[in-house]
Amino acid sequence: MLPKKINNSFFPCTTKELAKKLLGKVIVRELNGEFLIGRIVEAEAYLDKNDFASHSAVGLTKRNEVMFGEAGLIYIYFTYGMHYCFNIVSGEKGKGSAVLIRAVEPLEGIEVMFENRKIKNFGDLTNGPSKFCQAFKIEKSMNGIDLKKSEKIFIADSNDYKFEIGVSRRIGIVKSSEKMLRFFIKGNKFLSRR
DNA sequence: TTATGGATCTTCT
DNA sequence: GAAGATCCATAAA
Repeated sequence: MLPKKINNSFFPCTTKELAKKLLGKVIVRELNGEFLIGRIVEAEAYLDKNDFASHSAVGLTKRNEVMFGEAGLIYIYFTYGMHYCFNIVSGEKGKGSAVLIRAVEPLEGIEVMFENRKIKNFGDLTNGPSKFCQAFKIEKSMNGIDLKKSEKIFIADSNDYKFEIGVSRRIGIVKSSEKMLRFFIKGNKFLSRR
């Protein structure tokens, strides 16, 4: 059975709040009639232009313009020559803040994920921002899609899933790396790091 | 188990 | 022309 799409009132809140609220929720992606479902276990908050690690810190450009849109949009960016990362725009319109989905726990469509990833190890399926994108076949063409309206990809509630939230500094960046803006589900196997 | 190097491309300077 | 919110195979310890 398909999880129920989350209410649109979920998105308007601060970036930090959204990052925490996203933990434990599931992300649903329809691909060729099959559903890929994963539980969000790790997310990072990227704030407005005062957060130097955020893409929006350099101001509005063609690349990051989606970040300055309304909450609930998908911002896909490309990095290191070969990797996509999936963000959900948050906060007020024009701020340029977003939540980066760093890791999910695979729930359904696992065979498709293996095909997309071309690896053997279950534990490596989605435990990193770019691994998750590969597994879910998230591509640049999805940049700017509205999670609130799309039926192809959306966030859904997950019933009675109990967990503890952990907080740490963000990963893989140099600027402002001391900020405690990474949120994760304690003890989950699919975290990119412990 | 940790360390290292290669892959590979968009955006802005 | 350089930097970048990375991943993975392979090598060393």
